Parts: sequence; structure tokens; C-alpha cells
Amino acid sequence: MEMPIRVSRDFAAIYPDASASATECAMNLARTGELVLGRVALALQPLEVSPAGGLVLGILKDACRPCPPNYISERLIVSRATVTGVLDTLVKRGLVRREPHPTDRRMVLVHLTKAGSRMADRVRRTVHRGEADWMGSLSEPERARLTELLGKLQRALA
Amino acid sequence: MEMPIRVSRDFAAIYPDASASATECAMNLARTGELVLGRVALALQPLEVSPAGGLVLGILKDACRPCPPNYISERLIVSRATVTGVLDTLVKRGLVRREPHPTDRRMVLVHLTKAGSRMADRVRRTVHRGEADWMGSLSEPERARLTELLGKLQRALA
DNA sequence: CTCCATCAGTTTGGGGCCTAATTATAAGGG
DNA sequence: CCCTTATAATTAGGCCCCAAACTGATGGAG
Repeated sequence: MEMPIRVSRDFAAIYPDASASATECAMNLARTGELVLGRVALALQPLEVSPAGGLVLGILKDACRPCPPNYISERLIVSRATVTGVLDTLVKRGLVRREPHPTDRRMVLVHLTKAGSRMADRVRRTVHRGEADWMGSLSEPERARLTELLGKLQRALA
Repeated sequence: MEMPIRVSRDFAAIYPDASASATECAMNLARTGELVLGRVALALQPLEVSPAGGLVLGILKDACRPCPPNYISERLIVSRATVTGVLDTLVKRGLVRREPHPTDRRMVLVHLTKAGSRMADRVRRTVHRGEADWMGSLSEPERARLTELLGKLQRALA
């Protein structure tokens, strides 16, 4: 497996209105993103929490108070339907509790349980330790440059 | 929404054995990868093919001959069970056909239909056009640098 | 006050992805 | 030749993700 992924030599001839450098960036971004997510999922496996579940716990922990699913959906940049599902599994694990909103009966407030609060901390520590570990192949200036380039791209993609 | 994603100022104090630059890279890699995949999925929507399905068609097209699912699974870096599912939907769309292997009865050979072959071409053209489009925010040297950094990281992550 | 557009959350249905277990076949050692 | 091990594909069960449809509840226009 070659790394990074490269397009074939005659790419430009086959796809005249494409750009080899753009295609290489895109393929490598997708690949690297998946590798990163895979590492995170692996690190979280012993905690029995999914990456999405871990992110939700973090959002609730940061908020310091119960939040409606709607708020979580916006922070996670994910549909409300997805949040419903993630919350279901967190509730099953006893990390989170759904309670009715005191005044607006359309809403639900998601509470972090004691166990959920502890788990949020463990998740963060575990994930960040892993990141520091496998990012060792890039120097500090390289990391800064990478983050900068990704930011530029994100502004174009969002 | 800030771009790129940045960690809070007191990150180092909260997570002593983590690295702020590593965490920022990881979060932005995950985010950017998802944005890229989202763009690809959006571009392919009119063709009624999923990104995974498009990749499978491309692999079969490149091979120039029928392939066993096992081969597709290795090229796609995805489990065989997943390939079974993707092939099911491609079969439903009439883009692909399963036939028994002539000598080894454990195996199946996946054939590209005429429609599948045409679709493989359309998918590639569509995706590459999109890439050239939204990668416009990065100059050629920036793209080269980004691909290089991603390659370095991939070697550490694989 | 009544109706209706809007909003929150869930449900439904459809993919994609995984691991583990299952079924069938193949191939090698005794 | 038989038995064990390995291999190919599928199935089962679970999570993540989405769009669209549905259910209540809210709140403003008339």
C-alpha cells in the first residue's frame, strides 16, 4: 500500500477537466480521516463507548448543565435522528438520563449521570493520550502547518 | 464554527500527558475527512450510487476482469462482510452480477454489467470534477505539502 | 379563541461499517 | 483416504448516519 495515495501517471490525459493534485488531496484526506477515526474507536473500545457516544458525553460535560438533543445535534453537526439513536445507547449504558423540560413540553433535557460524568473524563484522557502517541511522526511546525491547511480547506468545504 | 478547530487555552493544564497540537490535528483531520466524504456523497447523489458503491465499480473497472469479493475487500480496506452488503445493493441496481468461480467453488466472481461499466466512468468523472472544484482554495504547492504530510501520518497510522 | 405554521423529538426505512458465527469448499499431513 | 486446518462468502446483530414522515406542543395571525 503506497502512502500517500497517488494517481496514475496518465491521470490528466484520462480526466482532462480534473486536477491530479486535487484528487490526491481528496483521496488522502478521506483515507487519513478514516484512519484517525479508527484509532479513536480502537482506543475507546475498552471503555465500551463509541466515538459518537464519547463526543456526546464531552458536549454535556462542557455544558455543565442538562441540554436538549437539539443542542447536541448542532454541536455534533449531525441529524437529530442520529442523536436520538446515540442517546438511546448511552441511556442503556446508564451514562445519561432523559428528563422532560420543565416549561416547554416539546423538549427533553439530557442529564449526565454520575457514571456518565466520570466516563466523559476517562474518554477525553484516553483519546488525547492516543492522539499524542500516534501524531509523533509529525514535528510541531508540521502539525501547525497541517492544521492551517485543513482549516483553509474546511472554510471552502463547509 | 471556527476553522480550523482549536483546543481551549488551558488544554495543557487539564491534560498534562496530551499534546494540544496533536489533538488539533486529529480533530481537524476527522472533520475534514468527513466534509470530503460528504461532498463526494453529494456529487454522487444524482447518479444514485453511494461512495462505497462507486469505489467498488472503479476497482472492477480497473481490474478489467471479474474479481472475487475478497479482492475488493482488500483493495477497499474494508471487511468482507461489508463488501457483501455493498455488492447486494449494486446487484439490485443492476450494475454488477455475481457468478460462481469456474474451478474454486468457494469463490464468487463479480462481473461488471454494461450499465455498471458506464456508471463506473460517470462516477469517476463526476467525483474528479467535484474535487478540482472545491480544492480551489489551496494552491498547487499547498496541495503537494498537504499530501506529503498526510502520507507521513498514514505511515504512522496504518 | 381558533387555526395553522413551526418546532422538538421520535420513528421508519435504507445504507455503510464492524465482529463473530456459520456454511461450504479446498488443501495438506498422517 | 481421512481428518484437521485454512479459506471464501454469507448471515446475524449492533452502531452510526441520513431523509422523510409522524406526533405533540407552541405561539402568532386573524
